[in-house]
Amino acid sequence: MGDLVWLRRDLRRSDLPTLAEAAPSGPVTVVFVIDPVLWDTSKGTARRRWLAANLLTLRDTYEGRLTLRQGDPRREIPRLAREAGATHVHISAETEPEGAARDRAVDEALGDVPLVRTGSPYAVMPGRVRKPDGTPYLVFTPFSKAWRAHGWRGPAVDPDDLELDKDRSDEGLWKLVTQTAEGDIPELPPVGEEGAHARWEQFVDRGLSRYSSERDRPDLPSTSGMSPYLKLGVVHPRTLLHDLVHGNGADVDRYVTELAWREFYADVLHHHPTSVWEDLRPELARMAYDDGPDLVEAWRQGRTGVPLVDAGMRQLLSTGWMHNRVRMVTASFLIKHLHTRWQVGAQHFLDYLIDADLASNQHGWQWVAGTGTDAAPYFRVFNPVLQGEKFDPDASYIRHWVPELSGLATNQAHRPWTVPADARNGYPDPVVDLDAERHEALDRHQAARA
DNA sequence: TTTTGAGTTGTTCGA
DNA sequence: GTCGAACAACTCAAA
Repeated sequence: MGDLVWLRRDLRRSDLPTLAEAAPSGPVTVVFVIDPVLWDTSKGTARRRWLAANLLTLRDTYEGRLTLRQGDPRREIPRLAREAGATHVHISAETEPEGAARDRAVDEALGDVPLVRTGSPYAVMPGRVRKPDGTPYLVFTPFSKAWRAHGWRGPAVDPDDLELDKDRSDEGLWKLVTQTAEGDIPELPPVGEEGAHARWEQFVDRGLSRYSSERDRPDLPSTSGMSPYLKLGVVHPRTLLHDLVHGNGADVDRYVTELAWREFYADVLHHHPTSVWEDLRPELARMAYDDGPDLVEAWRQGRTGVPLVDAGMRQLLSTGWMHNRVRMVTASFLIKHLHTRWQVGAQHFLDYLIDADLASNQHGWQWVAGTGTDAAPYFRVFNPVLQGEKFDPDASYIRHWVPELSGLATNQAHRPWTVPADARNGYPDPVVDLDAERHEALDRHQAARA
C-alpha cells in the first residue's frame, strides 16, 4: 500500500510538492508514462532524445526506483494503481487543453482512487490571475503586474520520510529509452537537475548582469538556456524566481518578465483552449494565404537564400533550439514573406524544438501573425536583413550556421546576393523578393480587414 | 462614468 | 546620416 506519483511535466526530485503529498501514505511509486504521442518517430529526433536522456538521469535521481509505462495513460495509470495498491494518484495539474482532458479521463478511469492535483508547472496556476472584475487578461503588461502582485510560494521542501517503492516498469522499456537517448546531438544541453542547476548558476554568475542588453543577440551566449528544462519540468520556475529574490535591477526584472510571458500565455490558453490551433481573434479570417510546399520546405531546411532565416532554421534542425530573436524573424518571414498560415510554422517548431512549450509556441506564432493577444500591428513586418545587421552585427551567427558564407565580409554575409554566385559556395538566391512580398503582405492584410 | 493614453520584440519615407 | 511621423484597432488602467 502506498501512493502513486505520476510525473509528466515535472521530471525532477527537488521542489516537487506531489512527493511531499504522497510520502505519508507509505512507499511511493513514481511513474512516467510514455504516451505514443510523445514518441512519434517521424519527426525530429532531438526532442525525443532530450526526453529519453532526462528520463535516464531521473532514474538515477530516484535511486533506480522509477517506473516506466508505455501506452494510453487512461489505461496504464489505473492498471499501475491497482498493482501498487495505491490509495491516491498524485499529479501536478496540467492546464494545456489535451492534457487537462486526458487527466479528467484518467480521473474517471481511476474510479474510487482519487487523482490529487498539487501545484502546476507554473509559479501561479493559470486562471488565478484576474482583472478586478474577475475576467482574464488579454494584454501582457497589466497581466504581468497583477501576476507579480499575486506572488508565488517558495520552493517545496523535500520530504525527509520519503520511501520509494520498486521499479514496476514494463519489460524492455528502459532499453528502448536507453537506445533512444544514444546518438550524437551536438550541443544537447547537460541533462537532468544537476545539468540544469549548473547552467543556471553559470547564468546567474556571468550572464544575468548583461541580460537586458544582450538577450536579443543570437551570436552571444546571452540567454539562460532554461527553456529545455522548464519544458520537461526538470526545473520549476518557482525555483528560479526564488533565486532571483535577492537580485535586483533591470536585468533581474527583465528575466522575471520573460518567465511572466510563459505564465501569461499559459493563462491565455487556459481561458481560450481552442486557440491552440485556431486564431484567437477572428478578424483575419478572410486573410488570403498561399499553399506553397516548395517554399515552405526551403524554409524548413534553411535554404531560403535569406541568411538570418536560414541560420535560425538550421540551428533548429541540428540542435533542437533556436534563439528567441531568430524565432521571431523566421516566423515573420514564413507568415509575411511566404504568406503561409502560422499553424504550419507552429507545427514545425513543435516537432523540432526541445523546449517547445505549447502555449508559448502557439501564442508566439499568433502574435507574429497578428491573430493573437496584444498582437503585433499588421504593418510590423520584420526585415530579416536589418534584423541581422542589428542583432548579429559581425554576422558571426550567420557564418556559424551558414558556412557557405563564412568567407564573406560582414556586409556581404548579410546580403549574399550582392556577390557573384560562384563566391557563395552554392548558397542560393533569395526564394522571394523581400520588398515585393512585404508589400504583398500589407495589401492582403488591408483586403482582409476591408 | 467617461476619457485618455500606453501597450515586448518594426520599417519606411520624407524632411 | 538622423529623426519624427505614419502605419489600426482594441484592451485596460488610471485620471
